[in-house]
Amino acid sequence: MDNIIPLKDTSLDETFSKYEAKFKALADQKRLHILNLLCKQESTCVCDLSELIEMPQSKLSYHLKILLDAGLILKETKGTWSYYRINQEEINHLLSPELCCLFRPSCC
Amino acid sequence: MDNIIPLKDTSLDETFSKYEAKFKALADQKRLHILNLLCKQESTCVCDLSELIEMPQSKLSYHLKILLDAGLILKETKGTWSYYRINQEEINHLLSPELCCLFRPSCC
DNA sequence: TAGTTAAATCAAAAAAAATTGATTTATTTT
DNA sequence: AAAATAAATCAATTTTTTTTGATTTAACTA
Repeated sequence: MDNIIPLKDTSLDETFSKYEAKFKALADQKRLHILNLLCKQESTCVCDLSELIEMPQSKLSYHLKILLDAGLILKETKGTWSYYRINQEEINHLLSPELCCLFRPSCC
Repeated sequence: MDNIIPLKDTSLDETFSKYEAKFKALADQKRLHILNLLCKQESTCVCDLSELIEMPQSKLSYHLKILLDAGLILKETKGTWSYYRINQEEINHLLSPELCCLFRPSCC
C-alpha cells in the first residue's frame, strides 16, 4: 500500500507541466503571427502560409509542429498537402476573451 | 513625406512582441508554481518563498525578475525585504477565467 | 560597531530552443 | 514513367535561456 499520502501534489505538477507546453508554444512572435494568420484564413496549406509569412518551409514546419503538439492548431492532410487551422476551442479555454480576439475571426 | 503607407503593420508586430514577453514568463513550470503560491499568500518575501518552493535564493530572484518584468507580479521593498504579490489585473487580462482560477485566491 | 541577514547581480557553464540547408518520402503533374 | 512539388525530418550550428555559486550592497540585530 504505497503512495497513500503523496509527498507532493503530483496532479498540480502535471497541470503546470501541461500549461508550460502551451505557453511555450505561445511564447514566440513568429508563432503568434502564424496563429493570427490562421484565424483569418479558415484552413491553409504550408506552402501558402510560407509565402504569406515569408518564412522558409522547413522553419515554418518546425513552428507549426510546436503549435500542433501544444494543441493550439489542428492539421488535416489531403494528399501531399497539409492544411492547418486554429483550434478555437483550445484557444478559448486558455486565453482571456479580450486576447482571444487576436486569434479569433470576426470578433470584436 | 515618408512612411505614409507602411510596408508592414508595425503595431501588430509590437502587439506580438508584447505578448511574447508575457507568454515567455508563463512558459515555465517553476514560474507557474511561483504564481500559484503567490496567489495563496497575499504578499511574500523572497526568503519565505525560497523555503516554500525549495529553490535557492539566486535562482528564485532570477525567476521573480522575469515575472516582474512581464508585469505578472508586483514588488514592494521594505528595508532589506522584498515583498512580491500577484498582479491580478494583468493575469485577468491575459488568461481565461477558467485558467485565472489557478492564479487567483478563493476562486472556483 | 561588528556580525548577520535579505536580496540583487554577475560571470561561467550547462541546457534548451531556433535556424539553416540538405535529404527524404509521398504525391501530383506533364 | 519522368519531372516537379509539398511537407516532414535530420544533423550541424547558432542563439537564447537557465543554472550555479560567488560577490555585492544595503539594512537589520546583538
